[in-house]
Amino acid sequence: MPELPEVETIRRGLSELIVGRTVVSEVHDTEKGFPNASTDVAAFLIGATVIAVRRRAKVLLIDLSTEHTVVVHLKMTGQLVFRGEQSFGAGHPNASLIGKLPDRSTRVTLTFTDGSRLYFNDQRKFGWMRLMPTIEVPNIDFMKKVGPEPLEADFTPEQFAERFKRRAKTNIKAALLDQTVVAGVGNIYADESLWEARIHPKRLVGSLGDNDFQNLYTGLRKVMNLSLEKGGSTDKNYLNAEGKSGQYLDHASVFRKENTPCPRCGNLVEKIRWAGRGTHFCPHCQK
DNA sequence: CACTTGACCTGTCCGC
DNA sequence: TGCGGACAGGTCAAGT
Repeated sequence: MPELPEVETIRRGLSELIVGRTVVSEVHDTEKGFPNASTDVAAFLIGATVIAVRRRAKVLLIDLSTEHTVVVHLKMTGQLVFRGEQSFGAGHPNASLIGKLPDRSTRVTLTFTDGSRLYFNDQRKFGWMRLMPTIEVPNIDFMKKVGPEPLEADFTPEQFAERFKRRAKTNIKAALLDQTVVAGVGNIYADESLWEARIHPKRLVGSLGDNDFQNLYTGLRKVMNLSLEKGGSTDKNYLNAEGKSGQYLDHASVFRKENTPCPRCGNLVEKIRWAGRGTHFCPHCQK
């Protein structure tokens, strides 16, 4: 579900809410909570204090005082929601998105010393949590293969263009979604950044010039930064650490905007199936 | 190795 | 209203 801006929004929220808190108990669904579950899970969780919450690509890393880290991938529908004393009443705008917790899709519940809780919810069960020694996190296959962070200050347009070279024969949409090229791009920001750069999603990577990569680099950073400002994109399931939705989609140019006028040229936005995903673009001004 | 396709799950929406 | 099929923001394994 969440892409880089959504996961980063959750990370920022969790940093405020759970760093310094100590776990007193945990409940997990063995199959889809901690798939590697054993007595070790409780051994390194109970009594552990949260030291930091980090992010790499779309993966969240919750570092514990036991020198272990909870590694979380939310995939399509995962949520990490913190609840203190108060929860949403029936009249709250988000009450329909998520009400009382835990619910039927709760996979893991961590309870802290003051009774506050962190819930890992996941309707489609694609997401996962793992507990492992902090020092081993960089050795996860995904961590070794994943590309650079697109919002890092020292990431240049030249490096961005260079990363795409080995995917010259595929189309630009598929290449953008490839996490080994650049980290954190998913379907929403792939479509939005291609619109910003005026590049058609079917264009072959090898046919793009320096100028195209420069525009795509700029466009990707623009849409991701705007989304961070708006608290991410809530399509169906996404919620931040406080259980609130994000507003980026109110500002989207093409994503979920099929059959509405392109904000740039006025022609109708199209939706097709491409690179295995719903793909939104303006057939008039994206070439 | 590069590239594409299907599988993993549940819920919802759309057409008949 | 009921039912089948397509589709949903991500990644991986297995196929060509």
